[in-house]
Amino acid sequence: MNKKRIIIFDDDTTRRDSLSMLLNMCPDMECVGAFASAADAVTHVAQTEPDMVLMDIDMPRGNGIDGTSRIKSAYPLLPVIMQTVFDDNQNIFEAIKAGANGYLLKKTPPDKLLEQLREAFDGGAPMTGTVAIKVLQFFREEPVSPSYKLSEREKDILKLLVEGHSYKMIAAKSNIAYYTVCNHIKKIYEKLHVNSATEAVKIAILQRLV
Amino acid sequence: MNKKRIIIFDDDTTRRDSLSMLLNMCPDMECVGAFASAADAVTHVAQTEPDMVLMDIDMPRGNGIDGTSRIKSAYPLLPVIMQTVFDDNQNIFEAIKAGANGYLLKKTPPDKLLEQLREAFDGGAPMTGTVAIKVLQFFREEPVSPSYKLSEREKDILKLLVEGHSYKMIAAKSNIAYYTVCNHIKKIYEKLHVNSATEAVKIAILQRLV
DNA sequence: TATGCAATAGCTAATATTAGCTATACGGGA
DNA sequence: TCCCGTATAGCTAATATTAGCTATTGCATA
Repeated sequence: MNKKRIIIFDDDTTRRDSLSMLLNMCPDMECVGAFASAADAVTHVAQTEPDMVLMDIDMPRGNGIDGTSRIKSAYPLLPVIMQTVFDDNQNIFEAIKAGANGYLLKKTPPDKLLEQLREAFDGGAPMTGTVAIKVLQFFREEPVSPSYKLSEREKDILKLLVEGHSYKMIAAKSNIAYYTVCNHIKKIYEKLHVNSATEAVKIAILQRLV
Repeated sequence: MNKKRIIIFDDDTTRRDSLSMLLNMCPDMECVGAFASAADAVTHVAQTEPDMVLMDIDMPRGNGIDGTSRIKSAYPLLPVIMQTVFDDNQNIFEAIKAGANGYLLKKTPPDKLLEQLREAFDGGAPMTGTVAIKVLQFFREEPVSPSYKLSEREKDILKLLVEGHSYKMIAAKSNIAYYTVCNHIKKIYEKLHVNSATEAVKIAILQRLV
């Protein structure tokens, strides 16, 4: 297999050099470019034709998030791994939204870093543990949304509705009469201030009621 | 430092034994319990006082998701790592919602597994690469999810449907005949492989088609 | 104990949705 | 040029949903 071509964006000269050396020491990778700014990121990518981009997030000019966005617009399939000293939520989610394939902290030791890059080549999404934690937490956030005070039964029924079941199917699955399903759903609509199944499903999903 | 106490829930006897042996071979870990069902998960945790739980997700009785929920209600800080053969979205998000701290595939090789467990002890969130990918995709504006090849018009109509409009309202808003709306929606259902508005809305939202 | 709420069950009538067709017009590609 | 796909429009028949009611049971609690 050919060596994987990697380019680096980092404003710190020392770090740029060490990363480049580290990569070139690996039999399966090579650094084909190292730049101090992401301002001309797309041009650099076009010229160097890399298999992966290692992008510093905290650069004074041509910041890493923007650079990543632009690269991803032009080359959606090219993996971009972000590196940063900060693992605050803002940075992480900005990076993810910009399309980054992974998010590593700069303190990641060299051996780990290489391992993570290889994982990214295999289609994985390398993430520093603390980053993964934050990402997971995001999913667990209790929705700050208004509490609709649905009863347990109503939540059950709503869940089945969201899953695409008809009233009849819900009745069968819940072992209650069709008419009872109607009544539960009427109550649900009332509490959710909607009057159709589609609206209820929309609210249920977006506000994580199910 | 004391050995980390780990308990296992897995319905497969062979796997339970090998995991337990693997853990006991490590100088820094020990398996202090291995159970075939998560039905009495909380009781088992109370009795064995583990530092971590390794939970199989696909167990016939006392399923892993429920077990995890119950454990997390009783012991919110106890790390629970899910293991499964499947990395489908449903499983992953269910597990995360249940409060799992990590999500590993069963095909993870032993050395990697131990490494990931240690990461979890350090407060990280071990995730198999493909799982991390799916989690990240969830955040992105445009996920690379299966393309249903909806035409622009169909996307418009679907959007209006998701917003809770009836066929009539969609017709009015789009300045086309009611019958045309019917036909677009028929096409959409065909492409999305569903046959009701609720299912279409669910897919549209979860896969960010709108 | 009286009250209220959740869950159950039922009915009817008005609408809405879904599936099955046919059919025309327009544009792009083989 | 002919064919295909998209957008448009139409019809019918079968189902499903929604809104309007009433009513019983059981449980919690004021």
